[in-house]
Amino acid sequence: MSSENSETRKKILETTWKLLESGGPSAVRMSDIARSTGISRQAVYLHFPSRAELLIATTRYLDEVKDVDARLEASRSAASGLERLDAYIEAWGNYIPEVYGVARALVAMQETDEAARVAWKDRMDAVRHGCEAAVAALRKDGALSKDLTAREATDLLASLLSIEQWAQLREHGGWSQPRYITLMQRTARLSLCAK
Amino acid sequence: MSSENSETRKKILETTWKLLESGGPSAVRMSDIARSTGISRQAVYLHFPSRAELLIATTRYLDEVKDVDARLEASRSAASGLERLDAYIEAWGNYIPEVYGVARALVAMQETDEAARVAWKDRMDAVRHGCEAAVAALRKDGALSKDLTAREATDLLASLLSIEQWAQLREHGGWSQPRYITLMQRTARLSLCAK
DNA sequence: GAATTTGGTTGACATGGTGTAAAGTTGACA
DNA sequence: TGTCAACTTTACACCATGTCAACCAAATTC
Repeated sequence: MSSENSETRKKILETTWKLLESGGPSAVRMSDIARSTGISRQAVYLHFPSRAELLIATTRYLDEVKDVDARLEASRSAASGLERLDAYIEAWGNYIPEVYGVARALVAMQETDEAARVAWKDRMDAVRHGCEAAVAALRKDGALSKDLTAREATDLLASLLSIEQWAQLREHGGWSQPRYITLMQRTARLSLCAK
Repeated sequence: MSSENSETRKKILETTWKLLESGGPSAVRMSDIARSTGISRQAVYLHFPSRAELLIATTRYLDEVKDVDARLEASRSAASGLERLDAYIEAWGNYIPEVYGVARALVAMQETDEAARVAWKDRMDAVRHGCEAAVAALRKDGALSKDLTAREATDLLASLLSIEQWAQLREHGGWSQPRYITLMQRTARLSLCAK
């Protein structure tokens, strides 16, 4: 599968990302990626065993380039549970648009490809984990609503912050990104916190 | 495309529905549908021009058989806006599980098929319309939160009640159906209504 | 009773995407 | 000079959708 840090490999990942990002309605095919990268279709398979693996590698590449970890880290240092919740929503919410194109392609592959399913689940588990931590912080402050178990609060928050939700509100609803952040923070606060 | 009310046509729709409902991870192919119906693959094309059209027809068939309209109608007669909101969430929320299999297949086709995209959009617009009415009822009571425009409240409610959201909470979160309804009613109330 | 229509059947085939395989090219490096 | 790695070209297997054509049998109609 060639060296992990090949120049071409990186170019393929970049191209894949760009193509998915500028995602028209048509699917991005292996041949599209190859052509845009300026190599043969076969050469793509020299670096990635399948389309699913390429998509998965692209999400990982993005996480690395965009440094998700550092960005989500910020929320951990918040003083109160409530601030932490706000910070987390802001950090994650602002990360979504940067990976949406790739995420969408990965979701589309879920039905047909097991590896894609697992990769997507892993990703969502990571978000869920962040939500869990935010809920735990709320709870520690005694700010968590009595109507919900910690588990339920986590589930609710995670689904509120899901990429599908973001897409629907931004694309169909036409919400601006700042408005999305504001209203999500508001909704989360109202539905998770004790009055 | 043969007569609209053929016996075989109905059998195909029933089979498609059953197969999608019992949806394992594998996609339901035209040949699967044909075999399960007990006819040849070609015969399916005698009734439906394409897989997308078959899926679309299946959703329509379900709407008819399950009588969505009547079920959603119930919420219209509610006395207050709040009751109406609750009733709508209950009616729609309990309809979701009955159409989920088909909905999922239709969503999966969105990326590749224009007709599927339009069909899905129509469906979602119908839900949105119901949400709009519920929000209008709230507003008339003066119960709508001042933080949200009617438009925003509608968007928020529609995305809260989206099928993806339901799937995530039920499948990943493991929420029971009654719990889903209860917590969605609670979340909607808290995030849409004035205090 | 013969002809036609309806709703199927079988089999072959085009199309379009993924993924595999094999042989050839090119440039760097030892 | 030889070898290795990255890439190219060409060909092909596989699989799902959708099309086409010829044929068949039962019911309907003239």
